[in-house]
Order: sequence, then C-alpha cells, then structure tokens
Amino acid sequence: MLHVAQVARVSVATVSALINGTATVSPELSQRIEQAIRDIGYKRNAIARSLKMGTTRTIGLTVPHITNPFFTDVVSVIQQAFDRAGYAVMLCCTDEDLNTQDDQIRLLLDRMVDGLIVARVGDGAILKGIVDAANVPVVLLDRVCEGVDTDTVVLDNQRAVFDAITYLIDLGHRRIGYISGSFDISPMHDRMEGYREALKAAGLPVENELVRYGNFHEVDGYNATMQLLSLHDRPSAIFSANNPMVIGTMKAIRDIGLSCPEDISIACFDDFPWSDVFQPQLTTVAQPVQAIGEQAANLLLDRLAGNRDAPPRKLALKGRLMIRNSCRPLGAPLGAIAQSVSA
Amino acid sequence: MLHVAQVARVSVATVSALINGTATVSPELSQRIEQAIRDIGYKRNAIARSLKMGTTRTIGLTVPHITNPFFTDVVSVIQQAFDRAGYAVMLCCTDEDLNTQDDQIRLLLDRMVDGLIVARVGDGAILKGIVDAANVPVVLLDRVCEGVDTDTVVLDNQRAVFDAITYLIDLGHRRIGYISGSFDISPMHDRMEGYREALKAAGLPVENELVRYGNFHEVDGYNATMQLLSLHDRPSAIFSANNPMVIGTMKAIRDIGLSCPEDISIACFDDFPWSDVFQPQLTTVAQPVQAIGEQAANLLLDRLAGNRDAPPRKLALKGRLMIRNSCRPLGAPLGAIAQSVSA
DNA sequence: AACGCTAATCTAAACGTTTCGATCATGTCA
DNA sequence: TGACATGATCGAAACGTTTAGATTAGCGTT
Repeated sequence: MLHVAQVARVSVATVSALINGTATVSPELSQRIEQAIRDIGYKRNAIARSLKMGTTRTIGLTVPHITNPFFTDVVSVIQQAFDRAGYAVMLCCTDEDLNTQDDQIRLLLDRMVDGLIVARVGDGAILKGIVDAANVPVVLLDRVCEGVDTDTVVLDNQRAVFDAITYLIDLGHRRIGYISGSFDISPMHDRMEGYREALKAAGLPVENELVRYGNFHEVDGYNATMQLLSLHDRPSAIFSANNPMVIGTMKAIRDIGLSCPEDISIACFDDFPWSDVFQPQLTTVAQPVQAIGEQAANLLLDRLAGNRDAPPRKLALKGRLMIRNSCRPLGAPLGAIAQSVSA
Repeated sequence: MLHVAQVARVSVATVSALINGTATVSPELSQRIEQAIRDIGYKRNAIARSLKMGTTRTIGLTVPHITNPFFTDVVSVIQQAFDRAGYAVMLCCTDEDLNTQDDQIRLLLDRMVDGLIVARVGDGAILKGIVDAANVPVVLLDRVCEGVDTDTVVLDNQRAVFDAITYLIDLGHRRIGYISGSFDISPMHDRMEGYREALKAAGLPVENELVRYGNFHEVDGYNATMQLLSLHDRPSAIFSANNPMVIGTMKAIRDIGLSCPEDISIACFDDFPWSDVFQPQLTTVAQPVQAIGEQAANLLLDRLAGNRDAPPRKLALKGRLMIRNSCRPLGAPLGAIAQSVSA
C-alpha cells in the first residue's frame, strides 16, 4: 500500500480511503491510485487489516468426524452459508476426543476466529472455560452442553428415537436391540431415553442385555451386533443410534449368515445418500441437515452482525422417520413387507 | 503482551524471548513473567505474529464437493495431517464451478495462507495467473493442469478405467455404456481414454450412443442412464466415471423396473463405505484416498519446511478394482455370479 | 477583504508482535 | 587493576493496515 501510494503520489490514507470507500477521493486521484494498483498488482494484506480491525472474517468449525455423513452434510451447508457471507471457514475434526477438541478450539481461538461452531462437545466446564476466555460468539451443534449457555441447534433426539422404536413395536417386535454411542454426550443420552420411553409406553421391559455401547466406529457396531446376536434369545430387531456403526451391524449380520429383513430388522439414526438405492433399503431417522446447518450459520452470522446481547437461543428441530424395507412385520409372511413400506 | 511486561516489570522483548525461547532469560524473570501470564490469562495474538513473521500457519484447501465420498475422505486425511503439524486448514467448496473456485482461491490468498491444496481446477491459465501472483506453494490434487507446473498428486485414471472395462469385457459384455463427468477436467478425459483403449484392445467399436455426459450430480447420472436404457439395443453393462452419479444410475434402473446384476451390470469410479454392505455390492475402482491425502499433505509440508526450489514433483497413484457382485458374466446362468466374485 | 464552511488530502498514532543492536552488569584473565 | 568476553535485558523499529484529527484549498457570504 505504501508502494501504491508512492507511485500514485498520494498518502496511504488516501489509498485506504479509496479502497474502502470510507471517504470521497477526487476522480483524478482515484484514477492515479487505481492505475498504480493495477500496475503493481497490489492486494490488500488481510492480516494487517485483521490486526488493526480486530476481525478476521473467519469462523472456526469443529466436528467429530467429517466422514460421518451427517457431519459431512452439515459442514457442507455451513461452509456454503459462510462463503456467501464472505467468511472463510477453518475446519477441525476432533475424532470424538475431548483433548483433541480442546486443542482444536484453542488453535482456532489463537487464530482469532470471529466465531465458533462446535459440534459435539464433552464436559461443559472445560468448554465453558475456553469459550468464556475467548470473547467470541459460539454456537453449539448437535449437542446441548449444560454449563455453557449459548446459542444451540439440536435435534429432538428423544422424540425421534421414540418414534422409531414405536414403529418397530407396532410391527410386532418385542425384543429390540439397541446400540448406543458413548454415553457422555447428550444426544446419546436422549436417544436412549427415547428407546426406554417407547418400550415403557408399550408396556415392554427394558432389558440391559439388549443394550450395547460403542464409540461411533464401524468396528464398535460390529462387535455390539455380534454380542446381541449371540444372546440365547436374540432380538428380532436392532436399532443403531449412530450411522457409521450400522455398517458394522450389517457386516456382522452378513458374517453370521443372517439376512435383513428376513431374519432381523434393522433401523438406525441418520440418513445417508445411498439409503434408498441398495437392498435392504435402510429405515432411518433423518435429521434435517440442511435446516440444522443453515440455522447454526444464521445464529452465528446474526451474532457477528452485532447482535451480541440477545439471550441465548436454543433450537430443537424435528427428525423424520424414513420408513423403507429393512424392518419387517413380525409374524407376517415375508410377502407383506412390501405393503408395510410407505412413502 | 505489553500488559504482561508491565505486570512482570520487564520489557516486552524479554516476554517474547521467554515465550519463544529465542534467548535465555534468568530464572527469576522467567518466573515473574510466567506468573503474570497466568494471572492475566494472556494469549499470544496470532494475527500480530503472522503480520510480523509473514506466516499464518494456515493452509487453504479447495474441493468441488465435500459430499462426494472421495473428497470427504481426502479432506479428512489432509486435515489430520496438517493438524498434526500445527497448521489450521481453511476449507472451501467450489461446487465444480470455475468462477466460484477463482473466488475461493482469492479469498484464501487474501487471508495469507501459507500454502494451497487445490482439488479439481479448470482452465490452467487462470489458475496459473492467480497462483503465480500469490507467492505460495501449491499442490494440485486429482487433476493435472497443463499450464501450471507445480506439485501434483493424481490417480492413473486411464489405467484404472482400462482395467475396469477390460474386466467387464472379460465377463462377456460387448455393449458397455459409459457415463462421464464434464469433459473439461483431466480425470474425465483420462478415464474416457481408458474406456476407449480397453474397447479397442478387445477389438470392439467405440460407439457414441453408448457414451453420455453429466455434471457430477445424481440427477445427471439418472438422466444419462435413462437415455442409455432406452436405446433400441441397450447396453448390458454401464460404467459410471463418477460416484455421486451412480446413485442416479441405480435409481434409474430401479424406476425402469430392471435389476442389477440380473438385467444390467454396473460398475463405477470411487469406492464408498457402504459399497460392500448392501445389495448389489458395487464393483468399483477404489482410489487410495489415504495415500493421496497423505502424499498431498507431505508435498506441501515439505515446501512449507523450506524446500522451495526443488523441481515440481508429479505423483501418479494406482487405483484398485474392487470386484464385487454388481457385474454378472454374460450368458452364464445367474448362479455363476457368486463364483465370479473375488476378494 | 475577511470570514466561515465544506470537501479533499495528509500526518501520525495505533494494532500486538518479533528482532536487531545497544546497554549494562558480572566474572575472568593477564 | 584494567581489558574484555559473556550473558541478560532492554529500546525501538518494523510488519501493513485503519482512522482520528490536522491541514489545506476552494468557494460563497457578508
């Protein structure tokens, strides 16, 4: 900029004024400056600008695993939204690990991001400490966090799972296996509640042997399913509370020589692009990813636009049960499956 | 930092020296400074540091669509690699659009990223201009770019498709439909060459009516498949050069009332996590995503470590044909499919 | 002609670091 | 005891912007 100013024989202040339109500059000087900018190939240094202005026009986004289709979609939507608004997005993957997450958030805060969208967080206290210290707006995604009172977008997980389990019960299933993710994050807690409540509402017992835990990975789903299927009185249906784990479930079923839905019915949380393409077409609880991403982006953009003092806004969106053909009516002949498939 | 210096009754230079370990500072001052840092909760301002040092420890990464499983995986690997190295990653999605891509790259360059990984680029000249102007190392991913002479990691696309088509020919297929992505990026060009060469090598004609183009989206695959299947002499096999489009292909087959592999054999480019879980299990060309991501990251990290003057390095990795059960031997009874499945 | 008003431009101080060179005390050696 | 190397600390300039406030020029009023 100094160089431009020299070539155009003006002060840097005038160059700045022209570039930012913060003051009127005469046509002749404008022309000289623009010419100089072109000749030199000058580009404004955003770092210097950020230092002076105290804003980077960059936000931080952390998700557990970008390869989880739910987060893939959410990241995609959020990235688009901020791109439209002229913001850059720094992406971090925490690998479901709390320490990693802390490190990542610190990394982002160090880089002076203007705001933060955090999907999946662990202990509220730690996050609270980090977030309070950094003075930027934060929106929480996918999970509520007791200690941290800030904008939040979550799914009504309990209701969603309640509906799914109730659907299985209505099909005639009585022993329904449930594979949960690690229990220290709220969606897993809420989803489990949905499972329990649905059973209770139908007058069915909640049996511990039918509930397994995993750490969100395919192999965890595989092992959990193997355990469920080796029970002396094995479940006729399994619900997986997490999408990547259901791959393990399907592989376990195949390896054990069973087939779905003939021998066992399967449903899971989170829809994915291939769900209605191959056989069996999985019955899933679809989250409104587009809406979730957009709402999160809007909440943060609103804060960034200056609306700092509004009280925290908590959004709970509704999931949708996508009924396909991976669950069969119990006792009914196999031919009846087709009729049980709707929409 | 000024504040810390005042509280600790030292100069800012000493504080800086201690934090960075650039000079020895006496135990007593060290202690005073560390105490002050803790009391104040001081965090070094990375923006000011970047301004002074001329490095942001941030890299830019652009991909066409993060929802394409290939790019999802690559992004994941790259993010991890740079995270380990203490770099932040700014992610942009170009939506296969050249102007968007230019904008994104400019956005990243404006923010003074230390390096750039660009997956899929259009016209070489434009990118070349942008990249030459910005003085940062760039590595190209997934696509070579004639005008731009820089580090590159690509797949041997021609060979990979050659192998896949040859496999179909060996199964007895003679009319093989081919669905390509837009032809203006090199992988699509090379893959098409693989298709042509394989047919030629087998003494088969290359028929224009069997080749369709789409723009990478599911709907494009759907339309292309519909066209292929309505030919008077329809193909017995279809190869989709792009993964998202094959979803459209499968849906078209279903909608038209055909089934795979009984009525038509399907294979496609890019593996995905669900490929061997559901029926049909798709035969695919798997890219070594882990290796691709790591190589790209390593090339860039090497440049960032100071190795600026080494000549451009061009890596071409090998794809792997994952043979499953979505392609059947032509003329053979259906029961023979199982035997044709290997590994 | 003196005055004030407006518009255009400039000067210089920030923003929060890093780092070069200067300063100063301390101990060592002849 | 003086000369000198060594080690610790500091002052101040620089990185490339923005912006408040000062300055200047031009012009209409009285």
